[in-house]
Amino acid sequence: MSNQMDKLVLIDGNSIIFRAFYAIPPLTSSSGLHTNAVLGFTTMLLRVLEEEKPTHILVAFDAGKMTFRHEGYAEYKGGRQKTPPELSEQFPLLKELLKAFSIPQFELPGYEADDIIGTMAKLAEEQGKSAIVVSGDKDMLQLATDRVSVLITRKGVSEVERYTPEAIGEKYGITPAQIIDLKGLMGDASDNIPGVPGVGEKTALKLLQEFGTVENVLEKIEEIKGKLRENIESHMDDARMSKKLATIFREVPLDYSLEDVVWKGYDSAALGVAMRKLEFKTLAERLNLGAADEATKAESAESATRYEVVRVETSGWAGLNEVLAEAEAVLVESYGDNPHQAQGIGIAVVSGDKCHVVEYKLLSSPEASVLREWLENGDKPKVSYDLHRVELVLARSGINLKGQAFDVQLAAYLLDPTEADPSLNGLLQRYKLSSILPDEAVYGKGAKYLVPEGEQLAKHLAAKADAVRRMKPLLAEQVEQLGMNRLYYELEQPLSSVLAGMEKQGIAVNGDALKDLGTEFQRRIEEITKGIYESAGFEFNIGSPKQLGEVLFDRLGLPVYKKTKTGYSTDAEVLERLEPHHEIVRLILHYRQLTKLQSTYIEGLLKEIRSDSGKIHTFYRQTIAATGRLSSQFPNLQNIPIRMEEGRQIRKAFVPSEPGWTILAADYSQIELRVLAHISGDEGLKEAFLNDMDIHTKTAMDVFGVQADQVDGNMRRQAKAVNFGIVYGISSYGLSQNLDISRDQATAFIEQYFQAFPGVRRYMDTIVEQAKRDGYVTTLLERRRYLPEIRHSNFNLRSFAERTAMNTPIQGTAADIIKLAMMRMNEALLERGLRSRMLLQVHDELVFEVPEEELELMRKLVPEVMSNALKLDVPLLAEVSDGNNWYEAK
DNA sequence: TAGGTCACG
DNA sequence: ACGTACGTGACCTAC
Repeated sequence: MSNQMDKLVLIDGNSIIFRAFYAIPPLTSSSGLHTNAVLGFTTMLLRVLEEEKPTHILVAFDAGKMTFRHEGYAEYKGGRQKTPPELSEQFPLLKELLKAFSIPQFELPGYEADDIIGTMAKLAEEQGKSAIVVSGDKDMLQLATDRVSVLITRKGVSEVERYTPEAIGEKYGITPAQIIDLKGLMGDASDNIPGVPGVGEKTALKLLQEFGTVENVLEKIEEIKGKLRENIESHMDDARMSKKLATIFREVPLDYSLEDVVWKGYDSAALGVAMRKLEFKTLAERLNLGAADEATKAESAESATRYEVVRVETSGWAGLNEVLAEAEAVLVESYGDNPHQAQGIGIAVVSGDKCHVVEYKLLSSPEASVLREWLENGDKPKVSYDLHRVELVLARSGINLKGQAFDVQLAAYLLDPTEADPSLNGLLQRYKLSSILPDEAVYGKGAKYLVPEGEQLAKHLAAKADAVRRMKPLLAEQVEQLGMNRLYYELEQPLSSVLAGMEKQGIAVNGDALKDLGTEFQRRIEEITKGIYESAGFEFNIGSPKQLGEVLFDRLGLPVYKKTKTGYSTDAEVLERLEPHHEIVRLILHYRQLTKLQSTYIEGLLKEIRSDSGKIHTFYRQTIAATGRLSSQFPNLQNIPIRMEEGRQIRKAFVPSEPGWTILAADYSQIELRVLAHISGDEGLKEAFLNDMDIHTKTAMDVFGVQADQVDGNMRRQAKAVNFGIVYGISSYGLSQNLDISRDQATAFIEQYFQAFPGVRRYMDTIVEQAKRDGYVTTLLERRRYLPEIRHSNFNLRSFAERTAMNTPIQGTAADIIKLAMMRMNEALLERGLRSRMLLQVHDELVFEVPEEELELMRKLVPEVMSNALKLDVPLLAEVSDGNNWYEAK
């Protein structure tokens, strides 16, 4: 019997599987079937089942290609890319799985999934029931009523946003019924619905808030002015038709009643079989599904191995030796963001059914020698989490970690470098493994941080070690499948130790020199502050953008060129334009510069100099940048000033750590453009580098069509900006902003450039196409970055992804190359028994300190190693320089 | 804690 | 038509 508490869940099958396909990284079963979209769909489904607890459910699919919508408009959904085969093959898998869930599936030739859902929702409503519509398509919002809510997936399919009529009103200022008017006006590129040209979401919403419906807009057209009116007038029929196309048809002749979609839960045994077939092992386990066949039963028993937590504190050291001999994973826990200062907490080693846990303070006890020796033994492989950090923490306890074999954090970074959550629990969730207690739940956070008593701590560390053990085979397999074995095992993994070595070494910084410079900066700041107060006629906090904005724009009445979310923009670009208007502006610009230098570079760096050694130890993060670059923290030594002379002085404080030694720096010349020449294969660009031409001058010659001797400084400057634009993923808008020229002018420059370098245009087109097809781009070393938004219907998101597709292979390959060079340099120094030390990496530059007797050798060796790091179709040139400090090594 | 700003490649 | 150049981290102010 039905009653008022009944709840229908109506799922838009095509929309969700499509979303899932592009949101979930590629995944194949052992037989080579792609399963990522089915997995994503299933995750979403389980979530909805759990949260909504439906009494009725169905999944609707589109049937065939033609629908009644094509009768009136043949181009409906035209221009769509063909469904990739990797997705097509997943439809049958999904349908089979839904059967196992006992969920009915509806489809009807001539109608789309949303029509079926609209019809069923109407039916439910008529019978006084409530319904939940689940889709990735905002068109569905037109179905929302007091009884029907719409869940739209976000972030792929992992989250949903709930829309009620109120929520739609709040967000868009319109009613659900007006969604079709919205579409009628703005159209929908992904369905090839035209709408009215020149009308986007914003304009459409404005029109609807004023006129209510498309019909009313058309009727009262004389109230609209200008270009907008012209556009609407000449596309009235398009608007009417678009609205019609966007309208969900709610009278689909279905031979079913609500009784046919009653859901009483799934049959565990059937679902278990289906899931194991798809190799969703952990999902099946999580749901506690039975009916495993013998082989998979053994396998799941294996991965669910129970382990006994053995605390050294209570059980003694016996047995540790055996566990170490066959250790499957080790976990070294520490507290604190900066690994050079982090406090050791404990170590857990897991093997078979035992996990031994040692509190960190016992690591120095005589009985722990077996553990210390194991950690230092390169023949004993360490599978762990964040080995880079572990190596630094252990080093401060006098332990020289060796045998770094596999790091789940580093591997996960290669599998998806854009994924934000690097925590162990985050990884477990990402790979659908059963999760553990979050660190925060165990330790608390901030001021409340407290390491719990022995037993509780031991359990947590053991759970983490076990988590690493469970995750390792999964990640190792995916690294291999994605063709990143060499990248991982020969580059990234060993590089983490090279980085740790540089960080432990540190760079000597002359604190007195910094202080002297700071005194001088302070003097200038005070003088300028006075000048600013005098000029304004009163005192205020110059460092507050809010107060500064009020002074400049409200009190002094300067023109407002740009606004931020919260008020006036006062950034350097704006200030530079305001300079001619008022003397105060120049002073403010200089004030900004000096206070930046003072707080970030004088005071900031002084705080980081270790009093015992006089050195600064940065920490390179290897798992942050989406392109494969390193980043530097505590402090950041990759953004020490150089462009302005005043700031460049800071570099004089970076000195050799031993008397008589020299700072030597070498940087790649135009590495990104050389990489572009290589991967695009453009003949002209290659030729330019083969002849070692000044690339910006060469670009100026081609773009402006002049001889070398006719290129003046301004032309070269503009050509340089064009080259930057090319590397960043060119857009005429960006270039016009940068050069302060018109968009037409910028467009002309770009067109000239592409005519001169047709291979580059070909590359840009191909890489975007490829990204659209595959969903990712790669570097020369097969580093991968997914770009799910490249197929997004939102212009901004899509354009951003397209520029990223152009830029990432370039920036990422450059990152690959310098990482290779660092490996080779490290080996070269060791092989030759040199005392010189590699200290810093700044994306295209390496900084060393060199004893006098090695200086001549290093001047040749470093650029040679860097040049030969990777063989390209153009030479890689590295330029070397040295001096008494980093300033002089330029 | 978020947003604005600015230092670098 | 839409409105940004690509990638980072640190500091300050205001919420």
